[in-house]
Amino acid sequence: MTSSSPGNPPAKRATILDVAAAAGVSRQTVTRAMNDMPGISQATRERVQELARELGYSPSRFAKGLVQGARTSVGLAIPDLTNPYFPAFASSVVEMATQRGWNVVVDDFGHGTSSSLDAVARLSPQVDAVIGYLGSDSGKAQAMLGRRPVVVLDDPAGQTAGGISFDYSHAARLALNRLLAVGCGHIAYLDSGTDDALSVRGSAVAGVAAELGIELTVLHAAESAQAAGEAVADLVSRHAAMDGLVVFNDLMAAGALKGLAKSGRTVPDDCAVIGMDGIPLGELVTPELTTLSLNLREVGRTAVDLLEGLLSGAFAHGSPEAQLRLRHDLILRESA
Amino acid sequence: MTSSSPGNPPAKRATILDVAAAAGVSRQTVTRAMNDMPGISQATRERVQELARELGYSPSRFAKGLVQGARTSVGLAIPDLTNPYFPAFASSVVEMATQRGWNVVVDDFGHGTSSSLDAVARLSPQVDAVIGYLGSDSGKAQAMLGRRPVVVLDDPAGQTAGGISFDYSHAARLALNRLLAVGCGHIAYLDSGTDDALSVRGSAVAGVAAELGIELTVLHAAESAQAAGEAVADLVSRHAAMDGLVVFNDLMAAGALKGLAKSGRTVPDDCAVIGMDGIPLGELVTPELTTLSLNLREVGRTAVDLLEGLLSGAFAHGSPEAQLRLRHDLILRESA
DNA sequence: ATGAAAGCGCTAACAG
DNA sequence: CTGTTAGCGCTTTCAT
Repeated sequence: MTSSSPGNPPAKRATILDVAAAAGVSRQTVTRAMNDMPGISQATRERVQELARELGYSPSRFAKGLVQGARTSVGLAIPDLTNPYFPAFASSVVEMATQRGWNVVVDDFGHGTSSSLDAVARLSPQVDAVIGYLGSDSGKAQAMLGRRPVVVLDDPAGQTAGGISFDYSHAARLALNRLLAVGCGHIAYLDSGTDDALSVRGSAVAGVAAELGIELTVLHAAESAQAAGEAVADLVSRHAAMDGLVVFNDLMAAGALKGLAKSGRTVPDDCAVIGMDGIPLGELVTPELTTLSLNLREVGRTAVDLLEGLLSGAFAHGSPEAQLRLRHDLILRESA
Repeated sequence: MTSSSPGNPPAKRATILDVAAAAGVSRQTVTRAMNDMPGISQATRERVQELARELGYSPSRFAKGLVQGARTSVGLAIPDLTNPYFPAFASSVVEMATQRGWNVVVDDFGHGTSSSLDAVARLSPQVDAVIGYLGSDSGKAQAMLGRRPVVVLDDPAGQTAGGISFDYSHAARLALNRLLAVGCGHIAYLDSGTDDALSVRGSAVAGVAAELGIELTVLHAAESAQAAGEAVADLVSRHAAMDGLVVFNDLMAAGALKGLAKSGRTVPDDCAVIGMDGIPLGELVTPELTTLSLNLREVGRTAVDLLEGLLSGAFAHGSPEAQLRLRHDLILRESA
């Protein structure tokens, strides 16, 4: 252990006054010593710092924040850190925020029964703004935060200060055209969710399919690789002709690849597969995943830039220029 | 957008006094209204809340923290959120912390040039404790935090309030014995890092190999799937007899699988592969990865439990009972 | 080079 | 039911 005494009880924290008393100086002198400010002799400075260390003194962030004005602290609300998509995004947000001297409070609301609103409620007293995948509760989240901006991702209708959404129709067009180009005649789409309601992505795929005259088979699975694999294996057993598959996200696509392999199908020869996200995982599976890729570092950067504009007043809250729309690229690898 | 006016300048935040003035009441009444405290008429409460919303008032977390005593806030220092190991761990820490009403400030020091100490320096003014993969700088990190506990992971020599380390000799024994059991005669270990210095894991593997009379080939690669794949492809071209491989972590093992496949080797028949970590990725690659698995949810839970004990005074800082050691299990899948 | 006073925004403890 | 007083721990003036 370090210099401090072992087994210290959770005793009341030392304050600046304790240090001042111990050193026989005023608290301003302590402030000057601790913050390396001018107007103090070297000897006093060192003596005070030494005492501070011995007493285990560390300045209260609350008192400091109160008097100095806050370093901005942003809440990051994430549905599920175990889906590699989200850490990839979070990583970028954290990096960009750190560059600006902001700090990031993360809340993962995927566990247990909590919702995105619970996450925002937990975050609200701690932060100056929130960035997050909030789903359709984003309006309520903004209400909770008041004037503090919320940047919501992937909620096209978001009633928030800022939003980043994705052009899924464009993505769907890319994917379906690719499958058509490689000769698929029986295309299916694996959506997330267990019921029959289509996700936003699902509707886009269905819409474009109709537009292109494709008769689309839609199936559903929970948002996990395993569930996706099972759903696909099941589909294949009932619908042998299927030779093209678009999947809700890359994690589920990875599961679909497994399901296909276990059903004895070869990808892409028997069935082509296209995922969505562009996460690094896609390059590690076999065959490597063709996918609708988002540059996740860019998404993170965009979100932080947008928030910065909102915070500084450069963008008006809720204005059109604070509603961004990003597009996927089709990355051709082996699976389609 | 919500009710608040658009295009609001970054004007000074409203304080409780602004609300009190607007409502023609004392600030105490505002406090009671905002915090749903008793002793206030329903009418006043609603009027004040409405006014607060209109003014965009949200209480200062600093003032609140100063007077009420902090909700505890823990810093999580992570080397690289893009290695799936860390989000898996972080996810668990965030979940456990949330259960306790703590909040988690994340710092990823993998980007750019910053070190774990930079991360701790950034976190230090924000948090009451730190959990993190700090490497061998953990002692300095603890010094930086003073009396506030640091729980360090994977630094066996950690001079911190608490520590969780891993029994790599046990892990190495499991892996090497397995390779021996499946008949491997030429075993290699792929370590992380570009120079010749062995990692902690590497030394354990080398030590156990010597113990078992195995002549171990050691190679190095940067901590990424791609670098691992290249290193393995290179090794195979020079050392055709290699038929068993232990890899520093699962991410690199996934890359190794790719490298082997590209070199025309079949896993496990031509070469068996064992990874380390037990991350979900291992089940998605082909062949599925046999690995030395850590239950990452348990690691996270253990870290938070330990921190809680340290914070409450149940464990003395730096005491032996605050130094935990966890073991890996060998999970047999397809690659070995 | 050092100290004294004032006050950041809030809530606890008492009034009334 | 509502208001007043005090003070959380720190940094900013402004003295000395």
